Formats: sequence, C-alpha cells, structure tokens
Amino acid sequence: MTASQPRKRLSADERRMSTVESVIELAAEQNPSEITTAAIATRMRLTQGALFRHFPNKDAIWQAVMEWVADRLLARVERAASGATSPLAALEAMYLAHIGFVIEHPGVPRMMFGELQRADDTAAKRMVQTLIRRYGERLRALIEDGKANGELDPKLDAAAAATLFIGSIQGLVMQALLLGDSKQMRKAAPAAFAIYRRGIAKAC
Amino acid sequence: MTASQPRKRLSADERRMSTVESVIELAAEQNPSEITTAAIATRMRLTQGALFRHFPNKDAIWQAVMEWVADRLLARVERAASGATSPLAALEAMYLAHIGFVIEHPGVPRMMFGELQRADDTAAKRMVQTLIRRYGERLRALIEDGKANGELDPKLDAAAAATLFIGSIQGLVMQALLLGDSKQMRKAAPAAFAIYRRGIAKAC
DNA sequence: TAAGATAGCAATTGATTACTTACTTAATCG
DNA sequence: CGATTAAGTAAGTAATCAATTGCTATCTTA
Repeated sequence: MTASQPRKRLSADERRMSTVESVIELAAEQNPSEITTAAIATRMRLTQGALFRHFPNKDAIWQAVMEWVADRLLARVERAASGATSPLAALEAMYLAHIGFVIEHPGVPRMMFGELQRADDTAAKRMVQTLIRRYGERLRALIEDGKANGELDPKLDAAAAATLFIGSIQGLVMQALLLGDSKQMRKAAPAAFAIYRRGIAKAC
Repeated sequence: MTASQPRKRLSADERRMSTVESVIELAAEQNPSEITTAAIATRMRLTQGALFRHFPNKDAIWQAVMEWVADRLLARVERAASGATSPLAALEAMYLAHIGFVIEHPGVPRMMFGELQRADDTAAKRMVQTLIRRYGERLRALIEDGKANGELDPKLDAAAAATLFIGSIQGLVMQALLLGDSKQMRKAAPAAFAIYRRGIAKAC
C-alpha cells in the first residue's frame, strides 16, 4: 500500500498552483475554515512543512486561493455577459455562468462567506471584498443600462437589485447545502432567475 | 482594575441561559467558528472549566444556542405573519421581522451558515437544518395561499420563491458584512422586498 | 561535470484548544 | 444548625495546529 511512486519534484510555481487546486477541492468536501495545512499537504502528496517553502504562512495560501477565484469567476461571468445581446440577457447569462462555476467548485461560495466574516483584516479577506465590490459595480452598471434601454423598470433601485442578484445565488447555495446536493442548483436556477427577472423588468 | 465584585453564583439553568446570550453576543463581533470556550467564559465572568459543569461538551453549547435561535426566530416571524391581513402582507411582515431579528443579532445568520456547512453531523447542525426546513415549508404554504388568493402569480414556482425569499435576506447579510454595518439592512430591506414582491405578484 | 540553488523530508517547537481533576465555597433544607 | 449538594476555581492534560530547523536529494547552469 501507499506504493508512493517516485515523488515528483515540482517547481515553486507548479506547487503553488497545485496547492490552490487542492484547497478548492477540499473546500468542496468540508468546512473551509477547518482545512488544515496538514490536510492540504496530504492531498498534494507532500509533507506539511514543505508547504512553507512556497508560502510564507497559511494566510498567503488563502490569498492565492481567493486570487484564483476572483480571476476565474470574474472572467467567466464577463465572458458570458459579453455574448449577450441586451443588458437583461447579459444578467441572465451572468447568473447562469455564476451558477455553473459554483456547481464546479461548490466550496467557493462557502470560502468567500467564511473569509468575509473574519474579524481580522487579512489579505484574503480584502481580496473577497474587492471581488464582491467589483461584481456589484458590474451588476449595477448593467442594470442602469437596462433601465436606459427600456428593458428594466425605470424606477428600479439598482443597488437593491444587485444585492438581490447576489443573494439569490446565495439562496441556491444554502438550498444545496441543505439537500447535500450542489448539482440540483442547475435545475433550480432558471426558476429563481425567472422570479428575479419579473421583479426587475419593465412593468407590463 | 478588574474590581471583580463578589462573584455571582447562579443556578445551572441561569448559567445555561447566560451562556447562550454570551455566544450570541460574541458571534456578533467575530467569526462564530473561532469562538472558544475560554472566550465564552471570559464574557460570562467565569473560568473556562466551569462551563463544563453545565454543558457536557462544546457542541452541546452550540446546540443550546441554535435551539434559542430557532425558538425566537420562528416565534417572532410567526407573530408578524399572524397580524397580517393577506398572504402577501404576511410575507412582507415576516421579511421585515426577520430582518429586525438579524439586526438585533447579527451573528445569527453567520452562525447558521457556518453550522450548515459542517462536515460532521452534529446536533447543532441538525437543529439548523430543521429550522430552515420548517421556515421554508411555512413560506411555501403562504405562497400557495397567495396563489389561491389571487395576490400571487398562479404560475409561480413556490419552492423557488421560498428559496429566493431566504436568499434575499442572505444577500442583505452579505452586504452588511461588506459594509461592516448591520443597521443599514433596515433601510435596504424595503427596496429588496419591493423587487421580490414584483417578482411573485400577479401579473398586472 | 562540478557548484550552487532549490524542493522536499523528518522531526520538532511553541501556542492554543477542549476537556478533566482535586479542591473550595456557597446555597439549601431536614 | 449542620450536613449534603451544587457551583466555582486553579491547575493541568492530551491533542492539534501552524511554523521552524537541519539535513538530503535533485535540478540547473556556468
């Protein structure tokens, strides 16, 4: 057992990427705040101490993870929006893209929420804060476009609509946690967005 | 300093209540998952070991806290609903009552979310699961009433609407975390509910 | 190919944590 | 009032965790 094939020797960059992947995987399986450096190392087939050749401390690991999340999530959501033909279509595309990302990486929204409520001011927490702020700004801009465009209710409160957009996703995540099944979000998402769309669309 | 007036000697029941209150207070100030038994004891002006005269272990403390939350939140929300004159009015009253509860106890939604994602199967986690399930059932029943009543869209997906209701609150909580200000939820809530109401109300 | 740089290991450290134990003090009540 | 019970303290324990250290093995390159 533990045949332990000749231990691979990777570059620091490769190890850092591998670390991030391992954390993302572990977060899908357990409470992110309970992920230890030992667990990360085991998943990577590395000793615990070796992790600190590549990161100065644990918070730096979380920072790298949240950078990865911010880059990928924003890129994916932006790409979805750019293919849409109207602000409202872009919102829907973003919504579904976000849900798709969360289904692939179910630990991500939990990690983000967990970081957000840290009492101390860590680099990872700041990364999450700016991610959500940028996301919110993008949503509000799209919503204003939709109002100007005539698709959305001209009296709509853009800030509230952006908060509700994010909250709606958070609601689906909670439902997934409750059912212990992330994949059902794919089916549930359209119905949730349909209600949201009616809430923001121009009165009929 | 620490004049330490003659240490009060309380009954076990009183201590258990005091413990729950202390945890609720601490959760408003810091990450609930980082609350130690030492911190709880200090807040209660008690030694750490004395806590275990009243609870067999830490999980029992969390269980008591979540029982307190379930009782008070459901009662408050139910009372708000019972004073309403229609299903839709009841939903709005529940929404605002829930927000009021969260403003008074900002740590509560964070504690619930944190418990929900625990990997192991603790009593506290089960308590949160049943709380959310009961809450969801109540919402769905009200929504069906509203459909029968003609207030709500007859083609509305009640399950999705219930999820969105909860998610909307979660969105406000995230916004409060981001801004570091729970009280602004009171102002933001009506706008969020207005969008939600348009999403579920009968087409005009 | 020799030398320097770097990735990894095994073992350890100091801090923190939930929980226990031995003893003390205050309340209760026959 | 005196004995019993229950609440509290102070000190300690074992386990766990992030981070360090001294050394080895492997890659890179001059």
